[in-house]
Amino acid sequence: MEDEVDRLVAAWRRERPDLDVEPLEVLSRVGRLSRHLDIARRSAFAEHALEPWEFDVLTALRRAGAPYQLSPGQLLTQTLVTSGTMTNRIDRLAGKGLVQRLPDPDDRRGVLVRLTRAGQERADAALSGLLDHERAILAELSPAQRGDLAALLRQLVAPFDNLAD
Amino acid sequence: MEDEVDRLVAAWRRERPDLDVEPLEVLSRVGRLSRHLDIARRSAFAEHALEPWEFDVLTALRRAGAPYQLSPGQLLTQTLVTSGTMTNRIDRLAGKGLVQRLPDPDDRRGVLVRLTRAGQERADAALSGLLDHERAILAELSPAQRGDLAALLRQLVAPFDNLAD
DNA sequence: TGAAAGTGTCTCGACATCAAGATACTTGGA
DNA sequence: TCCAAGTATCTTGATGTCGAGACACTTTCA
Repeated sequence: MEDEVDRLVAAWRRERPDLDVEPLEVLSRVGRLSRHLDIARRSAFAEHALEPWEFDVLTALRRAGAPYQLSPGQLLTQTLVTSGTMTNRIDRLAGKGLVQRLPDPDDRRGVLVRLTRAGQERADAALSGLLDHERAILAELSPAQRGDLAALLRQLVAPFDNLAD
Repeated sequence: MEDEVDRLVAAWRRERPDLDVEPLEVLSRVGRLSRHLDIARRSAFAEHALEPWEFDVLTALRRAGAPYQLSPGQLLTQTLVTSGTMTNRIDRLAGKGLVQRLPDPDDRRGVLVRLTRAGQERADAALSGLLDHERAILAELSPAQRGDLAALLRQLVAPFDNLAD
């Protein structure tokens, strides 16, 4: 089946036949799919009264394992946002009682962000919902295709992730 | 090579062994790769003094072919933003002399947005630069792998793109 | 030990986005 | 012809993000 990127690439070949636009076949699709997924995630989380950014922070803490705490700096590298943004997020999550800020006993500049019981429950519920939703989207592909796709994407992402971030 | 998503999936399997987190292998990678690409695009466009959103609008017009004009509504469907956002973007691009607004001769509610000569030159230059940059990123994959990846992504995106947007 | 460089977090102002609603025009049918 | 519904764009107010810089503390090394 055709998609918007097929139309986009065809248009470029017509308008700029001098250029090699093959990279768009992959990277424009990544961008557009991500945009669609953001929109879909937003509605999936609405059932749990969570914004996508709240989910991102809560689940990063949940994944860390007991006692479910990380520094703001560790949260930055996982969520790819800036420090000002993270401060703001932590403030709001703390205001809703989903996380709490604790002083870092080993470094007096530092802070630890810890998931509360309520935060953990919300994160767990929202994750199940998200996975159900995503499974439906991926039903377009066979299990083997999903494996191939994951492996190809890993090859592209790995250089970014393993750079000195 | 390992990436952040491998670590993320391993963490979930440890913390929530009851869940099937396989969907994350694909969709989390799409999200993270898109985020990295946004950051890389931003620096690629800086050479041409363009923001990513400016590039998106200008190239949509450029792709339309002579006389390089589209309605705001057509621009909406291509860029996946809301109408308020598009009004704002057109205002700013018009202020910089890269596009101009013309009344639609066939529908007095409507407006046509037309690329200026300066806008066309900026769009063309930025596109070449972007493609060079993206080719470097995709050099991780063989030509055959790039083709496979494009095809798999198309299968996932097509249902979204062909839905009644 | 002391100073310089490094690190971790937060503050602040600018700005792009969204959602909802307002406005103006067009279309289809009674 | 006229009205109701539909469509295209813009306006407004709230909000989240970024970037740069401030501040406090830690580390390194002479």
